[in-house]
This record gives sequence, C-alpha cells and structure tokens, in this order.
Amino acid sequence: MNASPRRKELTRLAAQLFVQEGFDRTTVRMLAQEMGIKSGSLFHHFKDKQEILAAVIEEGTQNALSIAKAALNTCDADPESRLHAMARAHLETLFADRNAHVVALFEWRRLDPAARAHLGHLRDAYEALWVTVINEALAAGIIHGDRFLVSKFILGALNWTVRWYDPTGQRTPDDLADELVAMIMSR
Amino acid sequence: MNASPRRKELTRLAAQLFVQEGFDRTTVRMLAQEMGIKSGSLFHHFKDKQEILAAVIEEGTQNALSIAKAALNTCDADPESRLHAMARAHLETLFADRNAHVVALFEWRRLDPAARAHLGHLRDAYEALWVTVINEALAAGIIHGDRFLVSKFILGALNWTVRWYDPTGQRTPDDLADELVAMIMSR
DNA sequence: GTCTATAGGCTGATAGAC
DNA sequence: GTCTATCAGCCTATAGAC
Repeated sequence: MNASPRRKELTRLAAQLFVQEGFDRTTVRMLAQEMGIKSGSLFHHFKDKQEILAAVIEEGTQNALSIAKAALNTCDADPESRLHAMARAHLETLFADRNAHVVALFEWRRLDPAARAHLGHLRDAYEALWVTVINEALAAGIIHGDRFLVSKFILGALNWTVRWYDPTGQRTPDDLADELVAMIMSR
Repeated sequence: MNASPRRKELTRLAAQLFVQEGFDRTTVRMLAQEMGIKSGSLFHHFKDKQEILAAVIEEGTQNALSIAKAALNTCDADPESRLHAMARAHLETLFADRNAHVVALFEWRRLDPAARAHLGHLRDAYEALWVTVINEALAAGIIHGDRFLVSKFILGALNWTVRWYDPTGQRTPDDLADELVAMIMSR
C-alpha cells in the first residue's frame, strides 16, 4: 500500500481521533481540521473514510506485530519471561506507541468486508505469536486450561485495560504485565 | 422512571439493535421499523435518542445487579463458589438475558454527562458486589494479587467474551466461568 | 399512540480552479 | 496538494391531524 510520510502522519492523527471519539462519530471535517487542511483535500490522500480506517488498523496491527516480535527476540527464553514479554508488548502498543492498535481492536467491526479479508492475515499473524507463547506456557505447566479459552481470557483482560487504565498514573504497563502473569500462573 | 410495559418492550428491541449495529450507527428510523412504528412516533415514548440509550443501560445494569444478587443468595458460601457464581451470572446477563448489559458495558461512553452521573450509582452497586466477592477470595487465599488489578483483569476477560463467544456453540456460559475461575486460582 | 410531512443541520464525497 | 463551492442524501427532532 501507499506509505508516503505524509500519509503516515495523517494516519497517525486519524488514529488519535478514532480513539477519542470513535470511528462513527469522527467526521471527515474533524479529521481535516486536525490535519490542518480542508475536508475536500482529505480525499486526495484517501479514497474514502473507510480507507482511513483500514490504514489506521493496518498500521496498528503491523506495529503490534513488530514490537511483539522484537520483545520475544530480546527476552529470556523461559516460558514465563516470554509470556510476560508478550503481555508487556501488547500493553505498550496500546498505550505508549499509542492509538492505532487500540483502533485495530475496538473498531475492527467497522471495517468493510473487503478490508477485513485483507487485514485478517495480519491479525492472524499477531495472534499466532500469542498462540505459540501460550502453548509453550501450557507445555511447561506454568499455566493450565483450555488453550483457546486461556488465550481469549488473557487477551480480553489486556484489551479491556483501554477502558480503565491511566498511563499517566502510578502503574506502568510493566507493572500490569507482572500482575497479570502472576494472576494466571500456578504456584 | 417511566416503566410502562410498552416502553420496556421498546427498550428491549433497542438493546438488540444497539448491540448489532452500535449506538451511533443505529438510526431512529431503524429503531422505529424494528418496533413496527414510524420514526416520528418514537418520540412519544422517549424524549430523544439519548434517553433510549439511558433506558437500555439502566435496564442492563439493573438486570445484571438483580441476577448477580440472586446468584450469590443461592450458591454455596465458600469463596470459590461465590466467585464462580458471579462470573456465571455476568456471562448469563451478557448472553442469555441478552443485549442490554452488553450495551451498558460497550456504549457507556456515549451517555451524556447527566445520564452518566445518574446511572453511575447503579453501576457502582454492581461493581461493589464484585469487590466483595474478590475480597473474600483474596482473604481466603484462593487467589492472589492487587485487588484493583485483579478485579479489572477478571472483568476484562469476561467483558471481552462479547467479541468472540458464540452462545449457540458447544461451550456454555457455565463452562466459561469454570475455566476462568480455574485459570486464576492458585493450586 | 400513531400517522404524515417537513424543518434544519450535518454527512461523505465530487468538481474544477489555483 | 490544497482550496472553494456545492450536491445529494441522511440524520434527529418537531408540529399538527387523526
């Protein structure tokens, strides 16, 4: 896809508005104003509003994937460390990198079927990382249960942080990852 | 508040549409059609669209509160049973009772400030039940960790089921509650 | 309590000048 | 690449008849 620096910058601004207001309530006029242009000019960069959403979600998922891979490559090899690295990476793309991954998770249903099909593979690649790490943890016996349900519960707990966690407060994403891993590990 | 049977019925239908389409994308015309009336007639029952949302969220939260209380009154007294009863009741209001509780959780931010203030107490009452049960579980030593974070993680795992769980499939809400409780309990 | 008709505003998107 | 100007459609909500 097109990835001019200008388009990347606009995508970043769009992500911010989509998180604040939600995709449906964000108008092309709001987007244009945030970008310092008029609404008509927006359609020089994106074919329509849907394409902006797809661009944001693509970036958010791509980013989550890269950061998670990097985290797995630099952390210790034991299953607990790898689980912790994934949880921390997930939280960091949600709150530090910022916005685009949140949109990917919360506005996925607003994608039209074509975009959903296209971006599905990227999303699957990210989820596959989780599956791997959770399988390792199950095999090592540090967590127990149905692998499907355990995955969904862990990701649910992480994703829902968007609704309550204040990244400017006392707790760091690392603290949250610690607590989550501790909560699910058998002792 | 007004609670005529007619209004209750309309609220139930609105909840269904809000879950399917999201509040923002649901138009008063769609609501009216689902109710078998014309859009103008809707405003005889509700002052505006916001009031419909408030009615749905009030019912969803009220319902979750009643069902959770009932579950706690009939389950065994040990902390594990009580935790399980809460998880199961939460899932049942999400998937069996249906829709209104989902709207309360996922469209809360769309409430205007006045409604949010008014319904905040109801929501707090429901969360207070969770706090009690989680405190009991922590005190009994069957789970461990920061009480705030543990609460948020558990509710996050439960709430996110809305995004992936198929209630017509193999697993029952009871199965899910079993797995979740097993996942977080120390052994 | 429901209807018809419509106001008044905002929406996403286009065309063509610069 | 951005602007101005604008279209056609849809939105919430209201007014008044039945």
